[in-house]
Amino acid sequence: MPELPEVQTVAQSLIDGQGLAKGIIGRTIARAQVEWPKTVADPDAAEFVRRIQGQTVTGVGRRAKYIRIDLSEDTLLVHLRMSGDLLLGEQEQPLGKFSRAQIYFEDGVQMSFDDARKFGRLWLVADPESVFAVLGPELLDDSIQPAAFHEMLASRNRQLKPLLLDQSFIAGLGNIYVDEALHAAQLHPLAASNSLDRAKSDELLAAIRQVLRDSIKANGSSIDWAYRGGEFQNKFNVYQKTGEPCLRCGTPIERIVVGQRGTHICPSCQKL
DNA sequence: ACGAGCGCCTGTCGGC
DNA sequence: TGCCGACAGGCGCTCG
Repeated sequence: MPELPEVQTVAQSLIDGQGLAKGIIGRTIARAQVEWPKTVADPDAAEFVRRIQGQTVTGVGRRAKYIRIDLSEDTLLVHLRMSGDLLLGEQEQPLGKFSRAQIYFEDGVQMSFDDARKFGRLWLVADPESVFAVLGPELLDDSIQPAAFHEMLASRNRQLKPLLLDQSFIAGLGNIYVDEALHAAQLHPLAASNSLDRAKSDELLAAIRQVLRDSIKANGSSIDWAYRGGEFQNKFNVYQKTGEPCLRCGTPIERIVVGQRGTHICPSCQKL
């Protein structure tokens, strides 16, 4: 589920707090518990629980689709994958059915990692770069200039959609926002990356940034699992709009499969 | 280098 | 009502 805007929204909620629970910056971890050991990618669950105890949260941020929680000694990284969530609560508040790991702070706040499908992962590492090294550039700062983006596309010969989903190419996009961005830029998901001229490449980069910014502004999208009141799902133009008229030309939206992922296009606006 | 297929998991929904 | 397949926001692996 979560792509860059949803991950950003969850990270921000850890800073601001949720409901009655205050944010986590400055809090010290009294203890942690892991219900589903595979949730911890590195180190093993027992070492994770032992090492995290006593560390204090010094900062919270996001890199790609990872939530980054800086601690006094290590960095805690959280990847929500398809169904993960981080929930803050007052201690003694009952855990949800899908809670896979919990962190209990010294002063009554608890943080639960909930994840129905068990794909999400936690890392406790001395250096986050050990995990981040393989990631491509961020999309919302100035780390990609239009000329460089065009060169990145031109130097590969790949289908556009799988390339944009490849986190080592650019970091943060997922299935929803790729479909929305390709529709906005009027590009077919199977178009070859090296077939785009500079103008079209610029249009694509602008569309990606626009859709991400608009979604962050709406607190991301909420589908199946509620997300901080996210409202962007009400602004989808193609994602899960199969059969509905394209807002640009009226042609019914079609669902195809690209790279094993459900893909939504306007067959008139997005010609191959 | 690239793309397809599959595995990891559980829940929901539509069709019969 | 019950069962069964399809599908879901992600990503790592193998294979050709």
